[in-house]
Amino acid sequence: MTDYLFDGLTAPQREAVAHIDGPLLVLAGPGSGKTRVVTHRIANMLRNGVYSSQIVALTFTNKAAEEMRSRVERLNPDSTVWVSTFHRFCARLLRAYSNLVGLEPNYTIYDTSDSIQILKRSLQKEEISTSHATPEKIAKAISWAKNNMILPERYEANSANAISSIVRDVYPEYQRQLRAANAVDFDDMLMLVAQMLQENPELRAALDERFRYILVDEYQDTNLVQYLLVRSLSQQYPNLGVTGDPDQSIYGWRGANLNNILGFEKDFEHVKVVRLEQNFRSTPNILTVADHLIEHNKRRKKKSLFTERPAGQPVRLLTYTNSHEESHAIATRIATQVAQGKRRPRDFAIFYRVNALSRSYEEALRQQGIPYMIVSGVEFYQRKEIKDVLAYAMLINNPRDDVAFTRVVNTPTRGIGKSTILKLQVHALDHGISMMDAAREAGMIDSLNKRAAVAVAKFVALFDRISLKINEPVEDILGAVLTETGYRAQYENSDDEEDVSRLENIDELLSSAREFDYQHPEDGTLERYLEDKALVNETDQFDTELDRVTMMTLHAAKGLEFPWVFMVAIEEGLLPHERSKDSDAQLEEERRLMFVGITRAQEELELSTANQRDFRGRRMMTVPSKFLFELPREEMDFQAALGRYTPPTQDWEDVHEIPEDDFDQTCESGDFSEDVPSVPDSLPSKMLMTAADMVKGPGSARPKLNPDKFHQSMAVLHPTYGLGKIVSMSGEGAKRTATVQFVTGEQKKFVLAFSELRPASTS
DNA sequence: CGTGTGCAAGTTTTT
DNA sequence: CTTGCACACG
Repeated sequence: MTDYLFDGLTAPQREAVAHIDGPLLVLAGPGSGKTRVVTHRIANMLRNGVYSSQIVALTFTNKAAEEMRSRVERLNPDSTVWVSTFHRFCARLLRAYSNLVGLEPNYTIYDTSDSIQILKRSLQKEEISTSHATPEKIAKAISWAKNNMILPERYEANSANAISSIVRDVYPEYQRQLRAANAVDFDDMLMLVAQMLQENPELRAALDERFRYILVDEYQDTNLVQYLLVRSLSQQYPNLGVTGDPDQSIYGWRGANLNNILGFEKDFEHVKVVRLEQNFRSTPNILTVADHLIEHNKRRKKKSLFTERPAGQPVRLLTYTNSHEESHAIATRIATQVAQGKRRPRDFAIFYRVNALSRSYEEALRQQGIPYMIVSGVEFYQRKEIKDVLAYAMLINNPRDDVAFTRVVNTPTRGIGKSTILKLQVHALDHGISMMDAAREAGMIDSLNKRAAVAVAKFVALFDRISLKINEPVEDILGAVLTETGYRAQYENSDDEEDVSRLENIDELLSSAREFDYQHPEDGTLERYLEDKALVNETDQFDTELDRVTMMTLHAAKGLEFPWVFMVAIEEGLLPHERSKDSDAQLEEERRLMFVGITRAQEELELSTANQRDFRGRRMMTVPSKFLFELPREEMDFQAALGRYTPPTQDWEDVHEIPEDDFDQTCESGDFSEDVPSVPDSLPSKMLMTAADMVKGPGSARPKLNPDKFHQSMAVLHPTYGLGKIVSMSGEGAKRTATVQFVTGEQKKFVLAFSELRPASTS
């Protein structure tokens, strides 16, 4: 007998699909068919009598939610299973129970930049000096607190940390201003719902009953608030099914807590654990490389990945003399493959650690005439013209929204300048009213001169006129904004290329509004539309259908797969990133990042480094990443692209012994550790110097002895002999020498002050 | 009040 | 090399 829900599945997959009641932990390695298991499991639950209205599946991204929803619907056409992102799920609950946390149902969702505006205002109001902290850093610290469920009144400053005392002072005011504007930031959405559930046991119990079956995707990326949320909804009905992979946790810096998944079995009784270890994506070569690398992490659950796929090409590690050569070689390689008809542009992806690296690959691809797309963080909805138009809509929906008010009151310019806005703001704060209400009283504000008061009054009249349309289709509302305010007119008669593109973007916004109206004939309220816009991200629209080479950061690559992957610039300071090296927890996260990158590749994987890299307008010598020394040499093909670098042929593991460390400490400290006033950041240049530089000092201007940079059994790199390891050292100061055993078999002695020896990795 | 120029700083960023 | 922001000027 065949059963479409179970056929073609492996034994562990079936086990997970068959599980209905009780907590379930699915440890799903990369490419192990996780989404398939989850969707089939939902189908099996429905088949066994669970009502679809009792199931909610939570994801992090819209893309993941969309993918899961469509696959669930394909299996169960009539299902009404709620598949949603955490934030959207909370947005709805917040809408329904807004009064419990001091909000109106038409509350506004502020994005990061809006939140920072409110924060700046709060800092001003509290007269806090920010000389040693940027608003962004303070915002990060507040976000950290919220993700850890620390309410303003319970926040405690850490004396060793300057930022934390600022946070202690400003966080309550920031929160007051958000509430005054009837607004929330992204973190509030989760925190307020968690708080609501904590403070209202009967509501918690009711929702626990309503959402009897909860599924969470990418559980390794959950933070404390999300953990509390799903836990509190799984008390009477502990049917919580989570999937995730500790080895793919790469959002620790955003508050994700690896303990959630590592401790799941302790949090619930009778947890069913299923390990999906068979990989259906990559060749054994690729998998072995990934496996060897991740073995170096201590904080993980051991998995043994395997595949039945046939062996493919060995994974290659290429070392180029400089970054230009690297990008050029990659572009040429792609061009050749495409020209020979072996591959199409969309088969290739280039992954890098930081966005700033994309340019050189972009240029090289353009030179070769290869179509490419960059999946980047610059979002459509962050563009000025889009934010302006949406701010009008937000203000119509929620007139208390002071950020929107400030944004549009003089856009396009109508004679309401900085000082007028400031006076309105002061008046609003003094009287505990919104800026819009202050504007309505403009005539009575003494500090405003007649001309300003008239201009403000005219704006209020304009606003009221447009507001009448609040219940019309969204496209009409936006259309009215564009014409009545003169916003469109200001760009219309311009030859400026930028203005033309702005108009195009505005048209795109209008057509998205039209689409929304069409999709929501019943519930197409402005409120709903704005919620939609607040919670989407441009990369959600990332189109895999286009026949283009994909370029993105390693973070963006998670969840994707490509036949041929290039991972570039695998160098100390970039991967692992310079700022991730103070703790082992961070270092392990960097390693996971590399693991994620490697496991995206289906057939071909090419890792590369360049001895010299042009970055931020500077040319620097580089050091290959320590991670490269953790890969299985015998399985790989090491090619020094132009003969400068030879592969390691001996065991390097002892070279990079990682000291035992207290992970919990570093793991939980969040963003605070890096905010401690630190020594001047001289590491990058030091790290990138040759031995001669180090002993003499940069530019030889100020002789500086630094023999300590080298030590016994350290991995070093020499331009002619390649990679080696220091077997012994002798002498002092400028005469200090090192005996190096090279992987070529040669042994050489160097006077450090004159040698071109440099560290091959920092340990 | 709007625009231009100088200067400092620059990981990653699901919502 | 970019990019964002603060400040000065017209």
